[in-house]
Amino acid sequence: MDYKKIAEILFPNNKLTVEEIEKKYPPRNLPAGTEVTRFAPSPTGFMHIGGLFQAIIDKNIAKRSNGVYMLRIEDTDKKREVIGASTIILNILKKYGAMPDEYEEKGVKVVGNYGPYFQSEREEIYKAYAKKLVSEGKAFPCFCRKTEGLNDVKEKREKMFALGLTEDKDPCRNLTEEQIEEYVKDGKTFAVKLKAKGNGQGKVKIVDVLKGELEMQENGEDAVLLKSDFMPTYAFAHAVDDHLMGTTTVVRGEEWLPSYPLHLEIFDALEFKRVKYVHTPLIYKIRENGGKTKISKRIDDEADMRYFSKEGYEPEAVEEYLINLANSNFEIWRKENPTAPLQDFPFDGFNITAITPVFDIVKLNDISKEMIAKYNAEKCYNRLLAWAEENSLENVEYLKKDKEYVLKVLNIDREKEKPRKDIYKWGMFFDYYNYMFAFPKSYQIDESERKKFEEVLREYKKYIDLKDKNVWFEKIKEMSEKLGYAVDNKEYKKNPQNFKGNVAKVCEFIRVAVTGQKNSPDLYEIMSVLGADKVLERLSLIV
RNA sequence: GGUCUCGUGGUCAAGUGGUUAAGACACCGCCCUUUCACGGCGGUAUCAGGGGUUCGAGUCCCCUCGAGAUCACCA
Repeated sequence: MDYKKIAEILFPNNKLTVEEIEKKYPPRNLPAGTEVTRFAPSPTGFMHIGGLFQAIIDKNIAKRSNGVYMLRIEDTDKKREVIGASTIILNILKKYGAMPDEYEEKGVKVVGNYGPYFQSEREEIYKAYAKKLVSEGKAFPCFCRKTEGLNDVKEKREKMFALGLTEDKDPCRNLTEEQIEEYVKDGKTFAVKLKAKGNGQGKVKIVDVLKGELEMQENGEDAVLLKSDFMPTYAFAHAVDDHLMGTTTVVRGEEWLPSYPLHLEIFDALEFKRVKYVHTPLIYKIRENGGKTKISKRIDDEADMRYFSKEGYEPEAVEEYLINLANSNFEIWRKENPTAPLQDFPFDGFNITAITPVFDIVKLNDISKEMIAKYNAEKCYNRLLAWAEENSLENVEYLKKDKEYVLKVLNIDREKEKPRKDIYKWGMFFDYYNYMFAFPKSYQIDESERKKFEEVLREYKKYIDLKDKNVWFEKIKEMSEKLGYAVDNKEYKKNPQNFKGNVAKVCEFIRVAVTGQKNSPDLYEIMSVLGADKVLERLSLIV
């Protein structure tokens, strides 16, 4: 067999040779121990939270060694590609603290010397390496009908399961030179497949940074390297690109672990230096039946990063949550460094739990609450406005016009030693403070207390005084006493039958009248922000 | 079905042969308090099961069970 000749028949018009390419992308000249990582999503229209999880790990591994972290868009499947998706990805990375050092914005700019960073623009590169493998007899053309879509796959799988096959040798590997020449002349399209060395029975040793050394079954499949449209498969592109781009550590989801032996075989066939692998756990969710499954965009809103933007979560809170999921000692650090920036945490991308974590939005909410509680009103306002603008909400205009008032509302129970921790996302602001912007729609009052309620309100109209908190409260006490409510709580507890209730009850009535609710932040602050006129107006609505 | 990975409270988890098995979230109780919160203190609750090895096992070995991943010209 003249493999060189076959390579020429298959790829007569290659624009680049492997030698030229290697010259163009020399090894990175970095000190030993410097890590080069990459995040390599496919642009399918949304950014998965698990993807961000990996990107954050990528970023931090690179950062800790003063290395490089790249974004490479794996757009080799034209059917699945969504236009504009790569922009979404980049924006999300920027927003959530995982901005790459090297990346490309199509038609705008390329940052870094190892591009193009879109795989679809690297076609000539893959072709050159495919040709090389064919010329060395390590790969061959396959003219078979392609398996396409999930139904095809299922059929094929069922056959395999039934037969218990471990190897999948393609009949085309035995084609003669003459046959290949004839097929090509006839205009038949072909894929390039790897000539698998093993039969799938032998064992290979692999190393995953997180799991350590593992033994797996060797590859036994003549895997497709170049599809019939000359686009590379994931495995082939992974080898070629990570070699050329100088990647030292590949961070990818655990779902790739089973194909590790294939990737190794491709690296070896290409005579590339092997890279390190961090297979990150997938993020799970608990289902109603108690089971766990991968968080998925179909059923889980939170799988899509756009959810967090829509709801108005603080990006840093999401980032902090994901870091916490990866390095659980984060919490201890955070406790010791409550105000330190997130970047200061010594995140260890090589020491991530191997156990599949469950996404817990309650925990995220808690982190977010703590974070927002530390903001001052001005910062809250800016974030709130940014969120409203980002989502093109109707109330953007209102927020701008009435900034002073919104600031006052945001400042309720804030900027003090023990601020409230009620708000964990901006999407809940107008809902939570609805009574600051409109009359209460209903009142949380027990009908049995209706008379007492009205009596208090009628009387309180004469006592409204918001000069300062002490005066305000003295007036309430004065009125309470007059109406037969206990001012001294201890006394009330001793002999409740002697009173209509205590001051707390009076406050509750006023609170309900003003806000409609039994719970709210500090009543005096709320009333002050509203102003005496509006308070009176609200009381008059009832009595 | 084959191969592989993973099993510590409801969730995230410390733990590497000797611990009263940390901590955080959630939940419950008490205290503080003019309400609601915040905060403080305390509480319920975990080593999947069974065998070994050992003076001693969450930790090492074996088996069972459970959960998950994967087996495309998708990534």
